Amino acid sequence: MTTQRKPLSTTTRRNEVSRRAILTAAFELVQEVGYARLSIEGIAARAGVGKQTIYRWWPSKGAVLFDAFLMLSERPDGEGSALPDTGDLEADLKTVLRATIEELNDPRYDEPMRALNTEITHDPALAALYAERLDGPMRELKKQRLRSAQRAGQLAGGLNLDVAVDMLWGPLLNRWLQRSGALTPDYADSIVETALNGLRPRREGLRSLP
Amino acid sequence: MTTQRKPLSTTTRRNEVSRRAILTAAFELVQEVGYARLSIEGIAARAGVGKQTIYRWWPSKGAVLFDAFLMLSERPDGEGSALPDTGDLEADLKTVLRATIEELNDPRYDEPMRALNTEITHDPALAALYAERLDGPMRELKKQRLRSAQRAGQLAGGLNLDVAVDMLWGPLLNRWLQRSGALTPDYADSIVETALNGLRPRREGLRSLP
Amino acid sequence: MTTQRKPLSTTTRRNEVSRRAILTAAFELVQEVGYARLSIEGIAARAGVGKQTIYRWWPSKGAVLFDAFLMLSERPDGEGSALPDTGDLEADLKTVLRATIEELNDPRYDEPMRALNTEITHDPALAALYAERLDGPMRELKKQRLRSAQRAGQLAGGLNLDVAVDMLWGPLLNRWLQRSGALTPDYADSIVETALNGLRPRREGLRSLP
Amino acid sequence: MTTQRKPLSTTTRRNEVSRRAILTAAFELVQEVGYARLSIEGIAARAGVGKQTIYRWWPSKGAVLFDAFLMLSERPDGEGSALPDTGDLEADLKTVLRATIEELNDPRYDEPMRALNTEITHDPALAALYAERLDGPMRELKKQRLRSAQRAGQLAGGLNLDVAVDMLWGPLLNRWLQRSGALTPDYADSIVETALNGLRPRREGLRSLP
DNA sequence: CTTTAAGCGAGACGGTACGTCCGGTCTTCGT
DNA sequence: ACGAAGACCGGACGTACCGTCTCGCTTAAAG
Repeated sequence: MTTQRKPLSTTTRRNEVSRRAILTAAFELVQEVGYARLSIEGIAARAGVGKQTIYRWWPSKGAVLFDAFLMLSERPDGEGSALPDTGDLEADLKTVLRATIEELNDPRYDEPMRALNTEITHDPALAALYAERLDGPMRELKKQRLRSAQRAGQLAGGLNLDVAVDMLWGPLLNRWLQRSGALTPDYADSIVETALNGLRPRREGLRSLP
Repeated sequence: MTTQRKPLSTTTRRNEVSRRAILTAAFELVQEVGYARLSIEGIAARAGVGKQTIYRWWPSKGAVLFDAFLMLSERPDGEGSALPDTGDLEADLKTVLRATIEELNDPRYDEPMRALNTEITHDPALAALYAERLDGPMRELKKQRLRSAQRAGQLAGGLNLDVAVDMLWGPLLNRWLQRSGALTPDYADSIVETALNGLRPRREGLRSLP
Repeated sequence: MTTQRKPLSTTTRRNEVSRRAILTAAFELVQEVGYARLSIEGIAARAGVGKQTIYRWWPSKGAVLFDAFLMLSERPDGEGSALPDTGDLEADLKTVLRATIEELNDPRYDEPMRALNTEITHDPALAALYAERLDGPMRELKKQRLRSAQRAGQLAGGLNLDVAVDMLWGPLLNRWLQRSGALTPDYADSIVETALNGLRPRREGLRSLP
Repeated sequence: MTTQRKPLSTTTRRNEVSRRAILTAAFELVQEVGYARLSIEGIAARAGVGKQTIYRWWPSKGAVLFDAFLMLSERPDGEGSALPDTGDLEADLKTVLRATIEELNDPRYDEPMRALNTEITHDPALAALYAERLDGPMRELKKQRLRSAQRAGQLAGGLNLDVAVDMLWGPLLNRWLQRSGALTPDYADSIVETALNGLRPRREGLRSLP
């Protein structure tokens, strides 16, 4: 896998054009034909590349897919733009979760992301890489926003932020993966509200106390 | 798929022995060799059955897997035993989530369940069946427990119970599928506590008000 | 290899159409593209057959080629027609050797026969089969003609007929395989004459003695 | 091919060490793994040489093999030592043919020679080169011995010596290539005797005539 | 005595074919 | 009539080599 590509030892004569062609082909193919019909041969053919060039640099179909996502996620120069922070945590979270839903519902990303999830679920090594390179950075942004809210006293002090992130995005992703219900903006709102307030009853009247 | 097996029209000359052998073989195979190496041929060979017998009765590998789970879930006579209801919602939920975690961590179920999830995520028809026959009944039990708590005033009145269930099990399943962290009993506890109380700070002192 | 095809055990459900298509395709292909470019994939494609069907029934490319020759050689119903026997041994042998030369020079047979020879030279098992099924019967016919001549007193009494056959056909085949010279009818004649008379001088005058 | 190596134009900066390493590797490899598994990559690897160095100087695998034989055959300083000439043609020929048989039966030469023959049979250009550089000189030696016998009246006057050589070595080589029988010293003797005397009966008694 | 250009080891590259596995379909036989 | 057995066409697997193509390095020649 192209994990340590940056240093690129002087003796590594890797063809960058082929690399990008392969990743692009993989991403496009999986979105066109679906995960089940995604084949290394197909990727090689579409990329105009020999199969060996894929096997030389990636250990599995999932690794190719992973790098394809990595390439996409690295598009922006400044890399990670922070999550919106208007001071209104609830509104900000709803914005972000609605955006997540939109992406999951986008036919351009739906199949590829399901494919990546499938590979991750069956390959711990890939999962570790995913945690480090893709999920990790994103999760850090989310935790930053939550930390900011915590400082503003909008979140419980002892809160485990990883659990908090799971509470917000877990339900969404699970509903998407298991197709256990429609992913609507309303659902995003419900998740945010319920997560913030908790399942227990809150004494609403007390909120306005001095 | 064996969806309408109950009526068993008189003309259905289906061999029940073969059926069970196939489902058992499928379940055992996937747990032994993993999802990627699970093949219809392998199932047929292990079940001592012709391939055609599988193709005759199931439309896909996922459908076989699904029926295998269905068979397992129907073992108990009384079918659906309700969730524990000691009156202490938090404790009951922790018990149940810890049990869920134990099952997901059980090597006998881990691979098969990942396989089923993979099939569901890539096959809407299977997902619908899953929602109806496997997830649905289980979700109903969960909601019953929550309704009971709601009646006891332990849950917010306007609560959408489906969202509540998602809030409790979603994070767990997502962490399991994406392998984004260890599934420990502590994690289950955290989820339950955070879900019940919400992410916002609670004025603890007020709880003791009349 | 299809060595014991005749009995065709009742459980062998071999597709005769595919078999003939494969053998025909192999023969035609080798004569069109040559031995070096002859591939199992090519044969399968031209025969409209899955590769596995070839690998199921033949252990090697050479074996397919061998069976292709076998099929061709079995065309005639009565199988083995004897060699011409006009009573004039020298004339008969020249006729037969000239025919052999014509066949070797025929572009339809040249490449295929070279290919078969190559396979035989590198595969003793195939060579044994060749000796038994193709070369053997032909050699028997040749020896029959020589035996007839021997009875007529036209050949030396203690002659080893296998050596005699080698003396007649060996030079020809060797010149053809090694391309060490043109295969002309005159060459056939020279071989026959020299083989019959020997390299030593004959006292011509003594021939007319009583 | 290294046909005109001797003049070695002043601009040819060819590495003689690599050249010998390649030829040696080729010869050893073919005798170890056989013709079918002989690959340019394998030769390059064993010779510790880049593939390009082979492709730069030889047009084909067969050409490398040919040069390997050429290198071996050039070992002796004086190049071509004549065939034995004791005056007894029959004995001399038996000696030489027995030596030929021994070489063909030698496992060190068997596979390589079969390989070379295979390349020759499928490549006319190589065959021409073979005729000129390897077979030619050897054949000339054989013909010299026969000419000497002819002068001594031991061979027929009008004899075509090329045919004579073919009559003696053709049967041998053909039996070897087609594996149609064991190559024993007795077989060599039979060939020599039969070739010299011819297949026809000889009036033995007349030999002692004045 | 530097330049400079070739030969060289190395090995990536686009390809072709290998021999195997499996997917789905179809056919034959035995129960 | 069903089911086991398995042949069949086809597609993909992961590997081995093909012949071409850079890359730096070494080395001999021409300036």
